[in-house]
Amino acid sequence: MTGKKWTLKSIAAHLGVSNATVSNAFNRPDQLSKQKREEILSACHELGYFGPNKAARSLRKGTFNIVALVLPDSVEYMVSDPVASSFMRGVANVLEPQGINLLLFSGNADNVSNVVDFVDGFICYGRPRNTKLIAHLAVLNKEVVAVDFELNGQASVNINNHQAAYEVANQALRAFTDASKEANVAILGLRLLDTELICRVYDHHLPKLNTSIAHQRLAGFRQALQESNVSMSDDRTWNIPESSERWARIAAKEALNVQPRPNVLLCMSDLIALAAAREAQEQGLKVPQELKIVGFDGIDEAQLFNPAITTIHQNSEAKGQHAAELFINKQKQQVILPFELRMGQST
Amino acid sequence: MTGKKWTLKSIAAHLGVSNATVSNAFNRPDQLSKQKREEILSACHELGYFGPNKAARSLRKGTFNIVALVLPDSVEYMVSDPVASSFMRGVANVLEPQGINLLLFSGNADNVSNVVDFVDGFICYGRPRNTKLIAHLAVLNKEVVAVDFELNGQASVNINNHQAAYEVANQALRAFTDASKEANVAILGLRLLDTELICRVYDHHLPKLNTSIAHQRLAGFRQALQESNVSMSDDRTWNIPESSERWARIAAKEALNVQPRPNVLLCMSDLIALAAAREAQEQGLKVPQELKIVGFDGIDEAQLFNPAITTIHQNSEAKGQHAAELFINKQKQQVILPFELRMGQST
DNA sequence: CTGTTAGCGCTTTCAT
DNA sequence: ATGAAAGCGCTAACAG
Repeated sequence: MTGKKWTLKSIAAHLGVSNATVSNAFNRPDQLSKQKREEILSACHELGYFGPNKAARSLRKGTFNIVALVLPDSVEYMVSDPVASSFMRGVANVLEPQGINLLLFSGNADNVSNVVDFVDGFICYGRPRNTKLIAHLAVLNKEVVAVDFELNGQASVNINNHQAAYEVANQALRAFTDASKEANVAILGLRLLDTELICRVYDHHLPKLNTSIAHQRLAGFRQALQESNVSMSDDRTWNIPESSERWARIAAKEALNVQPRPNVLLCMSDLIALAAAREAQEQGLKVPQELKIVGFDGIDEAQLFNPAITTIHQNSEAKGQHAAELFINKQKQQVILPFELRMGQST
Repeated sequence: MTGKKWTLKSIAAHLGVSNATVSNAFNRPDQLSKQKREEILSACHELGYFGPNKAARSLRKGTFNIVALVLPDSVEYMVSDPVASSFMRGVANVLEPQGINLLLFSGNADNVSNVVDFVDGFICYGRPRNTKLIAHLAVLNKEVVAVDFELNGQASVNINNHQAAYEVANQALRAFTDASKEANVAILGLRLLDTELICRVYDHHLPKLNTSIAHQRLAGFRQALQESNVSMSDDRTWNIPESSERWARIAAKEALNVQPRPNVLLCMSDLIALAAAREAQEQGLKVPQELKIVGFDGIDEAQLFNPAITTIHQNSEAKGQHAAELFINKQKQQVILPFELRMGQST
């Protein structure tokens, strides 16, 4: 019994007032007497008219109360990753009370044409995989907040990945500073290359100039190695295309089977570090005695693991909140958030 | 250099053709010569016109290529829960290739007015917490797919929660069938009451008629108890308002401190079971020797835990896929999906 | 305080 | 194959 489908016009006619009056009753209380307003509102409620059609209003006003959350990858990937989920939580926490809704959008798309006309703007969580999409975002006349990367002068939220990687790597190398033991390092990298493959990352594979967080972290790791006088040949770095248990396991298996066997594993995410630790334990290796492992992100599961993973904790939820606030306030700032070195028993 | 903002009309004028022709070039290739079409399309590309404004088109056509995913609770909760995330993944997997985007919507809202005019319909994952919202959904002229509950004749996807709970409870009670030992059972329930509180669920608290999955599971547990001749007083069932480690811990602590101390813990989610197992182990209790624990859902983390949690595995991703397919095909079916009893070492 | 009216940008008959 | 025009439902400027 949903009955008649009301429009502002038909309601106005039915009530014997002009449509502007009905519109005002809903949108501009100061434009009509309190009494008349209540009268109209309750009549509408009675009749089952829930207010002006939002699509039409948006077409007219150009605002939508919807923001697109652009994910680095497919939607599928996003919700599998606890770090990404925390970020989303932070965003939602700020946006929901404002009556702003979140539209999920895949970073694999070529452009945002499908949604651009429905949203007030974009929050991009991580550099979208599809470079065409990045170009498209850059030329839009819509607001954009970039997270974990920079987009030509738009608002952004980042941490200092280089410094963070440097610090956590130093923790892993602590035991080797007196040169009584030799550090054999391997790096399990996340999205160092633009490929779906698990493979080693030789120096000549690396693009000349790349400011992605993976490369910043790699640079941080390398600085730490250098300062500790630890050398590492360029066949001991792996690319993992996605932060998942399965893929990380495979890469960890490869890494733990090279000679000389690594006794230090620098991982670019906690999920990877966890997978590596599990693999090591299954192979009978003692962590941290025979193998030191560090992660990156600071997810709960890695803290509950035995041994707890030494890692860089970043507050993803706060990141999401910041991004949402920049969006709401239309601030074109570049924000750098703090991180925290979190000691575990894995080093 | 985003420059002029084109509209279909201005583009048409610029190109010296009518606006219908431009519209047809984008939407109805059969309405004009191939040559003219290509001409127009490439000219538009050149000029930076990405096609007809989607909001205006939607206003005109009444379709949006957006579906709202209604979450049981806040968006925040959704993305914290691995089961919910899997579901979302399934949905996204089906919708993304169709060019349909997902709008996240909180089940705490009073109504869907804010988004109803932007979407083709709703997929509701779990009965929304706000009952007003349910009522509103029921009277809309939009497509709705209900998951894990029923909504007056709309399409739905469910599993047989009663039967599943019955089977997993039987596993927990196996060891007690010969009556040599007495089973002291406690139940850690998820959302048995409509409250934010962790509290015991006395019989007189329970609504007369409630078909929510929590109540179906409770009924299943009780049937198993009854058939095994295990009695349980009504002060040994807890309500946990949300499937999270923190809250489950608190409830588990309460439950493990009652007399006689439980040796069987029936939990309504794996997250709860995990928290309970951790609590038990910290208290020095041996699982399963001194305490048997079962969960519900089948998340990875519970399988990796030591001991692996005996649970009901349900394929959340498949659930999401089914829901999305029902939506796309506009089928008003009630689908019941299978589940699988998964034996761990926690019983 | 209320009513009239011109669009927002598009799709779709209906003529031509 | 193309063009003119109506209208999707609404808001805001303006006149009364």
